[in-house]
Amino acid sequence: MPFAVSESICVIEVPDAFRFQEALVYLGRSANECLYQVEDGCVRKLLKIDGAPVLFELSSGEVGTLLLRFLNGMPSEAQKAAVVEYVREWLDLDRDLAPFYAMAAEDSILKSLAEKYYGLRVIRIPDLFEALCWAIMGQQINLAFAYTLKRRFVEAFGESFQSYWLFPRPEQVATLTVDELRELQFTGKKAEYIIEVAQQLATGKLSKQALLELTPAAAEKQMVKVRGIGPWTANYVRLRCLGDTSAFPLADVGLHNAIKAQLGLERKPTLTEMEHLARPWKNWEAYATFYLWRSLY
DNA sequence: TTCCAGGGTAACG
DNA sequence: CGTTACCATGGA
Repeated sequence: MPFAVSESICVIEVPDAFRFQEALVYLGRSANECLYQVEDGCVRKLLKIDGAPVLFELSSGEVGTLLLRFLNGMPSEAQKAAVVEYVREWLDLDRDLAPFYAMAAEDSILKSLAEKYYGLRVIRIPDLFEALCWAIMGQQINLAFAYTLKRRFVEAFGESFQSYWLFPRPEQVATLTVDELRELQFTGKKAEYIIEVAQQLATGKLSKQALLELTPAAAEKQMVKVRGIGPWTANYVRLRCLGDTSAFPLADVGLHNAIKAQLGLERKPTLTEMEHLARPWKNWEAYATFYLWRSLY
């Protein structure tokens, strides 16, 4: 054997307040997901690093660790480092959740959720273009159909390697026509929005790096300037992509339904009631939202 | 068949 | 400025 198997495995240290099983529940919530595969207690995903496809698998390791296996050949040290960095961001491993749990323990809505789903972390979408597209696709349609749209989009314009898919790049999507997306059953509006967002990213008018250098409020303002990105979408992207724990998609229907169920209400809360309920969540609204979403499935 | 879905825009008072 | 029609289709 020219290579030792152990050389294609990395150990990733995780904090105490992390449960890989909870991440897998979230990642595995749709059988129609096309950007990774969840199976037998592990998740496999394809990334492209410096132009090269890197296929990897995450599974549970010894206590306090995850095992990272590389599935297509031996990775370079740079590739290993890039994947570890990706995973830490994807699973939000570098977040100190102590303040969130301290707050949640005193909150009537969050207390039971924080206990039930202890160790759940926001599953992030590190790629800004993917996060924006996914948010726009999910506007005002049910989640099942949103997954169908994403799959069609990825399989039409993305790149595949060993039956795994990479999300399409903005440079390519920027050149598409509305009709090409309408064929996939995007509405005319969504098609326009996604093409325009792709153009903004391809030309550098919008970038993750630039958004991260702004205050959360300024980042939101910047995003909302773009057609198709309203307050809900901007906050969703702050939550899922920018790692902003104060992001709060106030008008989210799923959030409203989760609170309705949690409090046993006969109707969904009004926006005014939402603002009141969320006051104690200050700076942790994103985690409160994510735990409430979790309670829906 | 009806109603709702992880909203946003543009037109209207 | 706040409100309303419209987008468009799948899923329950």
